[in-house]
Amino acid sequence: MICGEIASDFSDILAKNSKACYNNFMDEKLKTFILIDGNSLLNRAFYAVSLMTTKDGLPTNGIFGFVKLILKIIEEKKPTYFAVAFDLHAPTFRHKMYSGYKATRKPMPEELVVQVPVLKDLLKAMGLKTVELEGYEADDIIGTLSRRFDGVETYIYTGDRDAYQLVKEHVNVCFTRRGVSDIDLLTAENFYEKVGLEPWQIIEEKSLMGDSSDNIPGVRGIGPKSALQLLREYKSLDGVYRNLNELPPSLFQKLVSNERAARLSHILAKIDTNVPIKLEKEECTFTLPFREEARSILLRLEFRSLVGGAYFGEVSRPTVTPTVCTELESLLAAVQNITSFAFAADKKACHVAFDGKEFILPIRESFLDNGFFFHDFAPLFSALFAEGKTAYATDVKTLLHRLSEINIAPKGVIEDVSLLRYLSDSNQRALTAEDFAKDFDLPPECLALGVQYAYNDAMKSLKGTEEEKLYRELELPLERVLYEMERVGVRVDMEKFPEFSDKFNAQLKELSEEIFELAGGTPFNLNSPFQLSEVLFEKLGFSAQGFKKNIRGGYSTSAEVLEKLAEEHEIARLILRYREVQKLQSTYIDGIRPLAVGGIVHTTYNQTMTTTGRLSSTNPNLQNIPVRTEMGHELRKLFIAREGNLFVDADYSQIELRLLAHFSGCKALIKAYNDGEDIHAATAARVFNLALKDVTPALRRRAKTINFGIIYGMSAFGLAKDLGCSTSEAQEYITKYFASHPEVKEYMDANVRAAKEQGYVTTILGRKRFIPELKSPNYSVRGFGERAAMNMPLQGSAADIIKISMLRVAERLARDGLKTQMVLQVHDELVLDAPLAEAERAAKALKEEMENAVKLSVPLIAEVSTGKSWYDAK
DNA sequence: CTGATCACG
DNA sequence: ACGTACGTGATCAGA
Repeated sequence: MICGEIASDFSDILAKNSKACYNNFMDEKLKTFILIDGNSLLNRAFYAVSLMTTKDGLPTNGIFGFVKLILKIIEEKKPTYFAVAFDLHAPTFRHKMYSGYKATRKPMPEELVVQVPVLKDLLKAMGLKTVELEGYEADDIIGTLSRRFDGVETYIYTGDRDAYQLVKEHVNVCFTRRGVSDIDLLTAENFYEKVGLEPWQIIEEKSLMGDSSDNIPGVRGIGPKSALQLLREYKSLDGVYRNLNELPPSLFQKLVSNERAARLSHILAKIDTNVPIKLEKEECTFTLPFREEARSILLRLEFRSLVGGAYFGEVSRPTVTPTVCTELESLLAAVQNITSFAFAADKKACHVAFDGKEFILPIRESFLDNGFFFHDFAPLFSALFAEGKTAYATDVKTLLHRLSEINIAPKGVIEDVSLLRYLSDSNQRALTAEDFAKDFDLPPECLALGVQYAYNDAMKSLKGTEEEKLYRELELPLERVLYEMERVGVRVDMEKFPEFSDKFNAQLKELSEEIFELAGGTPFNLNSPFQLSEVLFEKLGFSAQGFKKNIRGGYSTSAEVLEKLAEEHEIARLILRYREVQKLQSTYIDGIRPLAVGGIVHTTYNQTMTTTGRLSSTNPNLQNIPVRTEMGHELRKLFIAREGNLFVDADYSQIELRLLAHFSGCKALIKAYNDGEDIHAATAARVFNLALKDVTPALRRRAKTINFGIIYGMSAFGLAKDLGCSTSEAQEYITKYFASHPEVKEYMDANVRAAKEQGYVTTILGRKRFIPELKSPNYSVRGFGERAAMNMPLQGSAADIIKISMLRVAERLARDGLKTQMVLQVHDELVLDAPLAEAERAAKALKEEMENAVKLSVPLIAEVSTGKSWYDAK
């Protein structure tokens, strides 16, 4: 785009004034000088690149965009001289002359402020000249330097239109429009055509029309249109005032009454081209690649994609050209003696890398393509994934499934780089081989080498840490357990689908008819929240006051709102029921039925999705099967044990609350758990100052809600919403809770403090979550970070513990020679599919392994039940 | 492709 | 004076 635009600009020039331009352009002696308005471009880059931060929370998007732009400029213009000018905070002559100067400007967001010094350090490290001078703006410095040197072609890069006034022969302005990639080139030759004025008239224009961003007044009532007209006629501000009498009365009036402001604006608008600054153009040279220090700063900023290449020094890395294999025999021979290799695959090909070389094995999907069918790889893969060889791969669980398609059970070690990266930073989303190739600046088709580099890189920082232990002893072996669970799958009762479906459809039909009747007889799409809100709040005219609005200002029709309406309006009640049935039908019946081929559903557990260490489940999600309402609960009759088997189901009792007791050392909580008390009732007794025997069920429910709130890093507002009480009442409960559980308060504060100091929180096994939000200047983002810091150690430790259980249970079932299989994990619950004869042993094993997974200062309890279906086993 | 909604722990 | 519970995934509507 840039090239196109610049090229077309030059063609204009050539056409118009070919002789002069040709000389300028081709004159070997004319070297290129780049002048950059640092503040202006950083600002543009900041808004053009969406927010990104380093792991520990430093915002970097502006710097990233800025560096990319600099590289592009160097690439295109091949400059000899380069300088970046910055504004300083100190007041300039303009502020002294006019106290309103830039007074209305919004302050830079904090996320940008912190990037300024880092950018300056980086530029210095790159060996690029930075210039700033107290009392002057970047514009003035640029103006001065643009007039100072002979024999150079100068290009000024800025997002500030003021700089237009500097254009003249050999001084050009590259104006960045929205973002930084769209650049408009203004030269002496094309200026008039593009702007409609001469460069010096920019000052005249600004003194007439003012500039709201700098708070320059201009002439009140004169905008761009009239300013342009006046200048066409009278050339300058002076010219306008000399010919006032020719003007229509309205303009005359405006100009006369604002003359002082206009004259002042003229002075403010004029860029000073005589700034007392000492700088010779020789000081603005630089060398490529940039200096070594620049590379280390880039790495600290986590700009791995920028490192390497011609600009930031060759990393000692051989240039790789992958080999596309047309036959497998020679590769098969070549791999016999290797001890390790990297592996990656996408839809198009499998990639194998060893000894620094990458081999691409194209996959064909039909007889028309070139390449191999997946089963052709069997001999090669048998040789590769063999005893004594180590493979480096991503998403090994998927790989295991693919290998099993061609009857290969790998015997060697397979390292999973996705897991390793996830453990080093659970916020990381770039976990695929394509991401790695890009990260390490490899050719995009070098997927396997990317995996190898990512492994080496991750190991450099994880070797010997708790995370490495977590990887080797927990996540990597767990991946095999999950693979097995996915492979085995869960049996479903295929006959029940049509039964549920018919029942639900009949209900939906009946409900929607009743609803349309109540809504005035016209049918509408009940599944559209927008159409529904129109019917409720406009057509039926329900009072919407106090109800939640969504982002676009529309009224929310969430269950929360409908429940309030339902107190008075039958239609809301019906809509709630419609919604419930619709959800069950679409998500659980229509959603799951097609995934149950052969009467078994095979979910996929994602091991690297969550920030806390939990698993997630997709395709279908078996971790959100209904249970809270009776109608929903019924759906669990779909999930049944295999023929002649029973489900053995166990779930941890309040594991997160027990962990809170353990971590905080709260005496009251520990005692309650050790005495086997009803924990919510005990909490109620303390918070409401009652004897345990006087706690009513209603008070117990409130205490239960409070206990949940504690785990989530409770706020009075959130608690109030859940309790349906006022915020001040909720605040009282919180105060009382913390007064009666001072260790819990201390523990929560300590978590937030630690997170702020070290940038992350940890779980019982040392799993880390970085929380960059804590460094945000935005109150609510920071508040979110604080709650996450309080919640993650509890949620994450519970995840650690059930993962230990899963390993132990799998191991124990195998050791005891049982045929029982683990089929489901739902965060604090495990489900086994056990032959009738084994069910009792399996239940005992499950309970023991879950309860003894770790030793806490309170008992860890798993409640077990059995049944033929998931419905019966709870 | 995003937001609204709602299912779970 | 703000806008809030923590962690997920699926479906649908409507740009």
